[in-house]
Amino acid sequence: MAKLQKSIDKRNALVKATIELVNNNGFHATPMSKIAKMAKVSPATIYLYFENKQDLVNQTYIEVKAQYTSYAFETYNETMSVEEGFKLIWNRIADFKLKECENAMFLAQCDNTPMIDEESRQEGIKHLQPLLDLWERGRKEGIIKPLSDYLLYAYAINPLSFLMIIQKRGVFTLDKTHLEEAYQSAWSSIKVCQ
Amino acid sequence: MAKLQKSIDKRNALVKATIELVNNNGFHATPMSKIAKMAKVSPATIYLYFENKQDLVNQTYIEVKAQYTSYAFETYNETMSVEEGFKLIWNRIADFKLKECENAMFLAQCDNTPMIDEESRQEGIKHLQPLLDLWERGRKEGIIKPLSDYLLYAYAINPLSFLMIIQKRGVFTLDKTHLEEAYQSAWSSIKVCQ
DNA sequence: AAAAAAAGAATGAACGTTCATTTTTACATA
DNA sequence: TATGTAAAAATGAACGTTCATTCTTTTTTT
Repeated sequence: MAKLQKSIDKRNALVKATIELVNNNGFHATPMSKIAKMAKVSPATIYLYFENKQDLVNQTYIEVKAQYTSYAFETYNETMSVEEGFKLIWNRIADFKLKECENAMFLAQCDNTPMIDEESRQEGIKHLQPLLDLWERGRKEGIIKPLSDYLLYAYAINPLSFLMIIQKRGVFTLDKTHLEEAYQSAWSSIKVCQ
Repeated sequence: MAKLQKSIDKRNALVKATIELVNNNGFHATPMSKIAKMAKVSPATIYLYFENKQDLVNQTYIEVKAQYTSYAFETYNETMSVEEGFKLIWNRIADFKLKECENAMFLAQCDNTPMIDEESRQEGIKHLQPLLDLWERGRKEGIIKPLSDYLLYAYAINPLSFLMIIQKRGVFTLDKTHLEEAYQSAWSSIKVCQ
């Protein structure tokens, strides 16, 4: 039970500092010493909570990914119609990416670089199951195009990542109108026409 | 004229090695010494062609981006209809991402991390102008939805990046059928209905 | 007062870059 | 064509710094 006694606050501070620093500098350009400093902790203390730097970033990734999907599906349930369900999930994801912008950026970076272990990556993918189930149902009902899960994901959900990154760079800003339009694009791209 | 005498082959080898190593290990985990070794050159030689490591990766980014867009627009001309033009460009981009998979991966990593200077990023964006012009024309003709350029890009073109990355991970493989379906999704998401 | 947690300082390896030197190239002269 | 030479290009080794991790000691908790 030793581990339970350790302050969970310190662990959280470390994870938070990791996200912020990796967002701004990238994984290998954020020294453990800086993470420690931002979390107001000694570098040596990090090693009480994590095996090493790789473990720290892996765990952070899995944690943020879990947070992301749990937020996405929180208000969804399987009795909804496919269209309703998709709209709800899509909007929750958009919400998350706007409100938890730092977390979303971190996930995008992890997903596009070799900084995460293959094992942790697989772990992160599992959480998407409810969405895959919804699509399966949609295809059976003839509402969603009979495409592979990844194609659906690429056209319906993933563009949001790109928009958030562009937004972060200050090239343009997303507002409510954009989001409604983006949702319409997403839905057009995966629904069966007519 | 001194610079012109330097072997262009060495420079190319350095750029190529950078792409491969950064793809596999990330920017900060690829030492100059390894880049030099892969390019069959002394570490010191790199500094005859590039100011420093940052300059090397910036120049590599701009070069690959230019290559990408030049390939994308090579066979396009403004006398084509909007729908034809879009289909052509979309397919050229898909081609590039399949054939020049390493290069495409490298761009995705650059675009999702802080590893590239802001200035070089801006430089890279400029090359997309022909696509923006096509969309402008499409909007005027009432064929393309009246959305912002980045929204159009996010739903029409960017999903391809995601698909290539998933493909690279071995989670699924893209074939000709997928590409045709993906194109249909892309077009559905940006064309005016009816 | 024993055990757990935390700290700062220390360690050794790895890195980007530079330095001193050697090798190659370009070209003028014979 | 052959030879000499100065500049350019290329090199391997070395330098100083930074970093992840560990070690020893101190502080906190039970």
